Amino acid sequence: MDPRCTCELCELKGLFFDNLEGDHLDMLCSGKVEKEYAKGETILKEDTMINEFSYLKSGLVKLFRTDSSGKEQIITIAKPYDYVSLLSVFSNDQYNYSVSALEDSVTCNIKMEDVRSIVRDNGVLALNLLKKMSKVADKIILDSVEIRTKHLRGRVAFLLIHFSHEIYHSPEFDLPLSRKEMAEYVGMTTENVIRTLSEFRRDGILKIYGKTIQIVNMDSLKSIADFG
Amino acid sequence: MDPRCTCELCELKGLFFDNLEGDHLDMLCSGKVEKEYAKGETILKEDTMINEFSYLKSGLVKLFRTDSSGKEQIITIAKPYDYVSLLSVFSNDQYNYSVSALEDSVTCNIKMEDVRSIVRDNGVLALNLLKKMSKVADKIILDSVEIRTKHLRGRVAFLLIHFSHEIYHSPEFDLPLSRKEMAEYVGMTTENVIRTLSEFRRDGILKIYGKTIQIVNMDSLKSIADFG
DNA sequence: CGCGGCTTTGATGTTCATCAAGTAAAGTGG
DNA sequence: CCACTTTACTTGATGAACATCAAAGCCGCG
Repeated sequence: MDPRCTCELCELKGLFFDNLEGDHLDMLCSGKVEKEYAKGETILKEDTMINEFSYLKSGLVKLFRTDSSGKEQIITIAKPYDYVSLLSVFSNDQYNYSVSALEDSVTCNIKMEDVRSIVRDNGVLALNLLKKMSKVADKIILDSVEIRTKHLRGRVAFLLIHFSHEIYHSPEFDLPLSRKEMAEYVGMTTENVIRTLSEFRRDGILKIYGKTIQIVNMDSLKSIADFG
Repeated sequence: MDPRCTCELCELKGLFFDNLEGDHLDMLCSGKVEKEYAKGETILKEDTMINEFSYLKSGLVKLFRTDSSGKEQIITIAKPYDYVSLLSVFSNDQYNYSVSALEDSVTCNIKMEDVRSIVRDNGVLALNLLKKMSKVADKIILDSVEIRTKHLRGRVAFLLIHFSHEIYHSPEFDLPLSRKEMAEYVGMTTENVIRTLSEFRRDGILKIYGKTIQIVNMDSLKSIADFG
């Protein structure tokens, strides 16, 4: 094996390319490109040609769409292992959404034709991809359905719990989103998101220091998320 | 080729199993099971074990979830070619949602292990599956995001246009959903869906005879759907 | 004929968006 | 580093969109 091939050592290799060997691994290694993005930078633009398969190595990103009137709607927030440019990638010529970095992030990019060629030859990898894709899509859909059924308070609670449990694994964390972005995620206005946060603070459920959130009463928050 | 193998003649063969030959085709043919469902029957139940890959041969179905309080939320409506039990199938042990027949329907079912085995051996088929899956998931997500951004009138208009254009290919059609189900789809109450339909009727946009809808002024309806 | 489910309309109150105004924070240029 | 500008955040007041409650008409079915 080529000692210069760093993919062999990549901690994310197991995500898709676990059982890759020989020519295919070489193809991947020599062809891949890593890109760095600073917080706030755009990674992918809606309606742009897809020619790479890319996934997140580190950082945090948001997927969003821009509607006819220019307003943004956040579809999902993704962390490494979690997100991949997966959706659309195999079915479309162009991205259906934009992606930008919420924190400094690094992506690994592989030419679509290389991925296709590898999938054609390696059925186990194909199954891995199907599995990953299925999981990502399912999560987005279920989250979306759940948000749709909740009221404002429930939506904000859901979002906070999501950050606490699935991203920062702590009851205290720095929000990676502005209030406006939170609103774009839950589909409400900025003002009402703020009002809800203030309410939670008054009720002793949260402590808020700017972007730093501390969940004081997780049980209350959970019961609000589950509808109360 | 085994002359008793009817899969060879199946009009939906091209969906996934286009380039299948020999043993795999035999495996598919001998292993597959077709099932018929009458309008209203349940096809799949949420939280039930997945052990078959199934797709719709004819009819019309709805995918939905039941929330903690027992209310149903429709995720999407699917017609042949369109829907497959695709989501979840490769990533989960259990279904995340239920499926039931809106019209008399026929599904074709294949053991998951057979599908997996075929995918492992046939990379082109794997790519087809990835493509199909990507497309289905993307459509559901984008529709969901779009519905989320609209108001009541826009949502109902969107739904009617969806039926007219993508399912019945005609400005006149019989609604396969009850008013209650329409409400479950757009995430509003039954009463308000009815009110909106009545409004559209008063405004000369629709003619309504029970479940039969005739779109009289498609341009108005479209501009309402696109936000007006 | 009468019961139960689906549909429709109206009246009322709640939730939420919009508008307005003000404060804090974060860049920007001298 | 400070004045200046801009952007993010916050709170309140008002009206619009929507859910809920109530009641009546319709239709299929036993």
